[in-house]
Amino acid sequence: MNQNKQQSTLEDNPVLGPLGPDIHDALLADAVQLSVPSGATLFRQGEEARFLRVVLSGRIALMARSEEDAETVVEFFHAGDLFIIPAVVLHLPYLMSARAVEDSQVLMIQAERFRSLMEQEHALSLAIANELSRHWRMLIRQIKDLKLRSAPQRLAAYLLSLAPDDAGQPASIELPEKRRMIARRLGMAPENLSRAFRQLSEYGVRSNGRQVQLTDIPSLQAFCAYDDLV
Amino acid sequence: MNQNKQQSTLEDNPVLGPLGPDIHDALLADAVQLSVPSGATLFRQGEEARFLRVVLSGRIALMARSEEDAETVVEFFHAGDLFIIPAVVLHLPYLMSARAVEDSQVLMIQAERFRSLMEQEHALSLAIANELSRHWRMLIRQIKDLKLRSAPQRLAAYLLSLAPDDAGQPASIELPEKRRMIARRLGMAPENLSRAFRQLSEYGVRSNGRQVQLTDIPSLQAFCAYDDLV
DNA sequence: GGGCAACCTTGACATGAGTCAACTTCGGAG
DNA sequence: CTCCGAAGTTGACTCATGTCAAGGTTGCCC
Repeated sequence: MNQNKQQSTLEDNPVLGPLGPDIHDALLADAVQLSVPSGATLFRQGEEARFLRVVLSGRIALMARSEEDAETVVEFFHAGDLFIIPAVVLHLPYLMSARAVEDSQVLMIQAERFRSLMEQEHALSLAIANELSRHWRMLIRQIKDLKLRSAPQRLAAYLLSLAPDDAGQPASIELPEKRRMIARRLGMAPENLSRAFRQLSEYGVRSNGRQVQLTDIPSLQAFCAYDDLV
Repeated sequence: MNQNKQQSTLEDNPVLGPLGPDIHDALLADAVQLSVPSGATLFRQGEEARFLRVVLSGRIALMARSEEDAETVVEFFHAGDLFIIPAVVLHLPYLMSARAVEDSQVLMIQAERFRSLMEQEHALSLAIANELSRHWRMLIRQIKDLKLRSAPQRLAAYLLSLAPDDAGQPASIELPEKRRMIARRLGMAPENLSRAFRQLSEYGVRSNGRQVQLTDIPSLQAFCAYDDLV
């Protein structure tokens, strides 16, 4: 845990970057940059939100637990993402825990400072409203996924979301997470993810470790009802 | 559909009310107030977002459809709520359709005007960031619900959310929607909602039409894992 | 007040998905 | 290179939930 005030930390952030060096300096005044090893927990469900987090590198999973037994991944966040904004904005406890799924660098901005800066800086509150709007739509898609699609359809939609937008061209992609984590994000047991992959071989999905080939995008899209409009 | 510029429309709105009459006037300049009969559709998934909507009275359901067959309720919105803010803010098509579930009054604010007003008025962008934060947490709760709880547990949690916060006192509540709609909101078939109600009779739930008595709140809380921290 | 049409409920059944246990594969450490 | 543990796969089974069909209830409109 070491102080780090270099502007470059936020300059290329897609949300905060465009706000300019003055706001960066203010945000970083007493911010802390933290190295988080894979598997480490950043905070737990129920704790008070004392920091806004920005992923500088690596990947963070937001996990929800149901009293000891079951655990699920609500969403992954990657380099450039701000996460748990709502708990910070509303001054409320976290609804989820956060865990690094690979070695990560996380910037922690004091919640109190962030809130007062939002009060002062119009541009910052606009950027946050935009970011929250994007998050909102991510969550809506997940809810639609869970309520309207079967497990294999959810996997198909997930694979399509990883593929480039090449209008139906065959694609070769690499799974960004361990299969167990992907299963939890998609709301199924790891065993069922296996079976879903096997079922999708019928639609041109070939997988070998983390490498996955999608040889027939149109049939995959048809299978999972891909009207989902990004 | 008739022009309506009286300030009183927004004065008592929990989100926009505190912003003051100047902003109200600006928002209402070319806004339209619409009477929507129960069952009518306000807009459909995929359409461009041309208006921000405010529920003045009644209730609106956001519905998602999966090619003709299945349909689900993502969320209900009530008097005072702003909805589909993200589509307006990001200038993107709706991810869902909206339908009135009872006779409603809806205020429609031009999307373009709303966006430019957010650029001008710091207080408005702050209010929107706050509202989006609340929505975000609503959606997170729903995702946790769907991924971690069984159908009867989801019903139990829903009933508890309708009860006053009287620390375990027996409560008498009224279901705000038709059972079919509640079932879709909770992610189950109407038939399963019936069975879930019967199962909850073991935990002190007595229902008669829309009237529901919760006679044993603590056991209900235990049943549905009520660590959910509001 | 009668009748019709939603809506809700109930039972029987089909099926998707979770669980458990065994086996296989992969990757890292020595 | 080999070993070991974690991760992934597979099959058998169970259970929850959806589906279909029938019957019952409610409430509204004439």
